[in-house]
Amino acid sequence: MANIKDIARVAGVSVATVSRALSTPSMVRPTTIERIEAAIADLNYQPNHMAAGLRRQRSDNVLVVVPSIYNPFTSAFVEGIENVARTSRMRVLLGITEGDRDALNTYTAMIAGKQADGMILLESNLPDILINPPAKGTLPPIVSACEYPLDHALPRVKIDNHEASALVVSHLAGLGHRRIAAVTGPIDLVMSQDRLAGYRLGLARAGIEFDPQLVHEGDFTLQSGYDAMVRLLDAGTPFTAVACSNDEMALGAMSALRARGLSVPDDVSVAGFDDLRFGAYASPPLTTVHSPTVEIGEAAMRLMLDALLPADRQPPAREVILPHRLIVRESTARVPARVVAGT
Amino acid sequence: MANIKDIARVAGVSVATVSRALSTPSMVRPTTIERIEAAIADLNYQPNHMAAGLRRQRSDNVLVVVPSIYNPFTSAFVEGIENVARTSRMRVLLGITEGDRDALNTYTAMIAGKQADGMILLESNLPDILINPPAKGTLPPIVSACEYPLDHALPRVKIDNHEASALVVSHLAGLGHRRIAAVTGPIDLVMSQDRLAGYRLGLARAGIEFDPQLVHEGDFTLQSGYDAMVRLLDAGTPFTAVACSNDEMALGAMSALRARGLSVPDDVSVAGFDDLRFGAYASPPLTTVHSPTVEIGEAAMRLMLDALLPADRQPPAREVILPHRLIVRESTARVPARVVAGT
DNA sequence: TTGTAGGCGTTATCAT
DNA sequence: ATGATAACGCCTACAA
Repeated sequence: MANIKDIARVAGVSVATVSRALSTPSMVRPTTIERIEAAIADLNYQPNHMAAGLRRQRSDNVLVVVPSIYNPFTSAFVEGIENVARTSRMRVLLGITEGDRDALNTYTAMIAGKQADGMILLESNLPDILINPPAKGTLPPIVSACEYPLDHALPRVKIDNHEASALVVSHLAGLGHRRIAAVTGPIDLVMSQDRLAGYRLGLARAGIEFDPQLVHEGDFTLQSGYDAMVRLLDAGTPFTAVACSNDEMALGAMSALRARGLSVPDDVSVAGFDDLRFGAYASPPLTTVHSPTVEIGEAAMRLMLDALLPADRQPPAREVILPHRLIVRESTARVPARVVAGT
Repeated sequence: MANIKDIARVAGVSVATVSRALSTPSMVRPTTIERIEAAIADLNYQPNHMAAGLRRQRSDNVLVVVPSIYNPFTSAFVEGIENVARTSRMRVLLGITEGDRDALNTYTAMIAGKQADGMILLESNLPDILINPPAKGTLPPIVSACEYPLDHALPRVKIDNHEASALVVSHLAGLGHRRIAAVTGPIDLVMSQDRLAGYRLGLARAGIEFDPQLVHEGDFTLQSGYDAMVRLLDAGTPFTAVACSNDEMALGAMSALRARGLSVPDDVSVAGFDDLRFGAYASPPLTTVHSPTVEIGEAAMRLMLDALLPADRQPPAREVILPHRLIVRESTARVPARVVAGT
């Protein structure tokens, strides 16, 4: 493979000039640039990124760390990140943890090792370096998305989970529902807590008393939504609607309802959260809150670009909150005359 | 950040010894290793990956190029790749093309630029370097998945789309269906052609004549499945079952059927392809062909690791074909007495 | 506007 | 088992 020296020789200039022609063309005479470009085309030259990176102390890689990418929410998020990375000569390195803390720490170490310049986290766990920040030394650039550490001032992007959840419950209450169940995410996640709190807020606003019997915990998967609905039905506490903390669980819950011979929304209204495309094509189409997931990824990447700016030109770490909106489809309807009591 | 020289100084050895302690510990006396490790812990040393890469001419990155990652099929595939990359000290660099050929060529150039050691393609387009291979010079390591170029001997992994599609049609025919429609993927894709050919094969095996009126093209999205079903219904040609070339389109088709007040499977049987999790929780649960998508990703990454081996120890490029299986759920049933004729 | 040269942090070859 | 040292390919003062 040709290198910059070969180009210099063929174009009859010095390596410095070639380098400048490539990175600061304004500093090089146009005719010289032409000669250099001819040589580059001739020798099929491609700058060695590692050599440049070593010199500049920059890898131009962002590490995106997620528990798993095999679900539509995460992949929409990553798509957003890639969208803006691409326009900034940055690349995304994928890091999957499967929830493993060690893996997360290994990924964090990649920043010190110059494999990546910074890290975007869609994770509930925090790397050790944030939990026990080293006395001296600076922290690596980290942006957190959706799930955020309560006591760290990381740049972060999310939606207003609290109000969004309340919005769903208000919609249900507006339809006449009073017995509204909830299927939450893993309750140790701040995001799940926020959505649960929003559910309670919505209840309160409608003057409905909170009944702990009506809330069941899931883990954001289809199956967990199915299981939660089965538990809800078996418990026998009457309810006419259920607000699920994401669309996957809502779809799982609808599946369980169907398996029990119950109709959505005639017997039970079901609402989700996130607005996955699959929800729109479900039978019946799912009422949900639209979460601008791709945009969340884009915003996260922009925050990362900010964090990567030279220290003097760097804006302060900030929190971006993107707008949500309720999407009413056919899985929610007016409260039925008779009430489902399970089994 | 400390470097190998600092470690050498603190541990009282040469840089060469430190380097060996890290990469070939067997060549270093245990007591020396201890001293070195102490120094590493002391100074919080992290080897600079770019420097090592520059020297070894290896980035340890695989570039995974996909049209978009925002769909369950692709993300399952990428998850598989990451699974095995992680256990081989390799990282996956994500490249999204949105179907753009230029983007694809830009990604390919990254290999020459040492940003990645090779490329795994889940793409219908081929990079120019494969279409017009340079007379001299070797081709970069490329593995292709699912969609493959007919006239190139790239290492590749796929399933037997032909037989798998035929299997679905046989299942439908076994249920008594004779008027079986098809919703295909973009017909310029080899994979779509294979699945369509399999559909015809299944028809032939059941002694059913092929009717071009019953095949409609989609683009693998939910909406395109919906639209294809609408066209099918509006065309008025009677049919009692439809075999869709992927689950997304099948789900979209079911949604259209529902919108027209038709029941699945009472009026029309619907079958998909891929076995997305969402299919299992649809109403009704979707009959489909299981495609081992995560495993396809894993196999692709293993082929890549082979291709990255030193030339002398390199196995010949091969094609891996993974097994599929039919999954019968509730969206297919015996042919109804009356036949749906559309509108 | 262009050239010279030092150094980024490793690995690997060749000695010892 | 260990040490000295020359690359790897580029960028960027500094000089001209």
